[in-house]
Amino acid sequence: MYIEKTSLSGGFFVSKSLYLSGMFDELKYWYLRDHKLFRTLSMSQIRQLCIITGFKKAQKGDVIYFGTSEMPRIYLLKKGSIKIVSLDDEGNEIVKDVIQKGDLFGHLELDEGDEGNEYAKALTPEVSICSFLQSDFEQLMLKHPDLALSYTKFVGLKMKRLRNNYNNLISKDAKSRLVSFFTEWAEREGTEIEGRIHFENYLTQNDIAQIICTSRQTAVQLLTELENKGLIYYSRKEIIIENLQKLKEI
Amino acid sequence: MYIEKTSLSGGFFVSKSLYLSGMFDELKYWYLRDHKLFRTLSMSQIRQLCIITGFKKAQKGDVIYFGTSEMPRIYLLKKGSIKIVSLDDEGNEIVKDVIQKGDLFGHLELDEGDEGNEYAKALTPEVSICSFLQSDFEQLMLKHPDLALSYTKFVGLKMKRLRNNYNNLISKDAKSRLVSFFTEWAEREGTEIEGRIHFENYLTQNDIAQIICTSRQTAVQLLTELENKGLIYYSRKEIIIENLQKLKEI
DNA sequence: AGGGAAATGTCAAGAAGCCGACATTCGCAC
DNA sequence: GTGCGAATGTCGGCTTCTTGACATTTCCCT
Repeated sequence: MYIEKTSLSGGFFVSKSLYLSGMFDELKYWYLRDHKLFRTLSMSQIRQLCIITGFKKAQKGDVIYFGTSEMPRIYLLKKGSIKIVSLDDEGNEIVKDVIQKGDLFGHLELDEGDEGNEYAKALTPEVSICSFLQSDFEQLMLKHPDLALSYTKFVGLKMKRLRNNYNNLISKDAKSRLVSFFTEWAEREGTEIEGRIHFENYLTQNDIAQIICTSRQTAVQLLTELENKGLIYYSRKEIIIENLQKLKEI
Repeated sequence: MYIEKTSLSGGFFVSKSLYLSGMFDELKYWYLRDHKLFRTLSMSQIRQLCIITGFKKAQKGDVIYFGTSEMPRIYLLKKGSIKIVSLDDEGNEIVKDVIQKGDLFGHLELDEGDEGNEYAKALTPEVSICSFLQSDFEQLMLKHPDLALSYTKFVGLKMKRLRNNYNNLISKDAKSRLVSFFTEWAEREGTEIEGRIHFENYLTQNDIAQIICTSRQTAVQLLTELENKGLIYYSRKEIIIENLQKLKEI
């Protein structure tokens, strides 16, 4: 369905159908209703968030700032994948996180801390993001305790993942980390074709290296090793896991 | 103030003064009111938690199980310090976390996941812990959205610390990690005497090594190095930071 | 007091991974 | 197409840290 867009103040775009065809299209447009966090909310509650919501589209490589001096926001990635990066002393990009479609990011901790020089970068050709103010979200949580509880569990889940990464970093070597990263990636986005698992590769080797916390050279070495053993196929466009079982056994 | 204790069903102890001198002593006893998370609660709300609250005392080296098949609980460390450990394949203790007085621990993520073979161990001569059921806490949050909000921010803060550790592990070497661990420890528990910062050492070198994610041997080497440079004094009982400024400059 | 376990120190060999350097390939803009 | 910059491969030396082995000290229990 094509939705004509109208420019509003603030540089964001909202659906024209918002004014024409009522709430249903509005919800479809903002995608909040789709997220399980917001299922318990009434339409009017969602609209309360939506009113002050921003919407953005971006293309591959585009930079989406969000750690700036503006009001802290929470973002929902509706389509595509992005990476959160910050700059080190030499000005190199440090990959902090990779966000998938449907995931929240931004000021999830609801604190005042400025993640100063952090910004997001689009990884896929088309990316759409919608966002709302942290303060508005807090107000809504105060009115909706079950939302607050769901959100707390959601943040808890995030923390669990982080802790898992931390434990991997401590106890496993680079090869194991690469393997678990690939298997998780495959489970998340892969499609099985004749026993093989295919998924699009929107990351550079540098990104992959940083995610598994090693140098690019080591990552390449491991990639070619896995490829030589016939466990994976790797290219810029696509990754294929030839034998998931054997890969996990390493 | 000495409080006589009475054994109740469940093996826990509650203050006899609970029945005698009213709520004020009750609150003092359970220490929940002291925690900033619970400041916004009414006394009856706190009592609702307290009713199903457990209380435990332990001595140095004592093991406090909490990852077992029981109902998931949230714990508040009222006095002393403890470490959260799990066992690896060879049965060695892996230090997961060190909990300070006033801190919460346990099933903070409010999920169902069992941290299977995890347990807590007392680090200081006297440790007191009180706890409540996760489910009761959730019920209370549903009635008190502002509590839920505070708790979310609290979990967020925990996550931020973990992320900080993660970043240190990625970008810094063992020496820097040891130094920042010591400076943080000093800020948290140290007392300044004539320009030096003293604090009690309730950790073994093995514990310290695991916290900064290195081997014991490396940790010892770094400790003696720092000591030879006159930056710190290290013993089993006490640690003294001779020159905080120079230590940070490393 | 004394015996044993745990904790602390020390050393050296070896592994894992980092880093710089370089060649090659790919993709995009002109 | 052509050129340029980014991304991809590859190599080898070098640093950091791990690992095992051992001696010594301290603490705690009886």
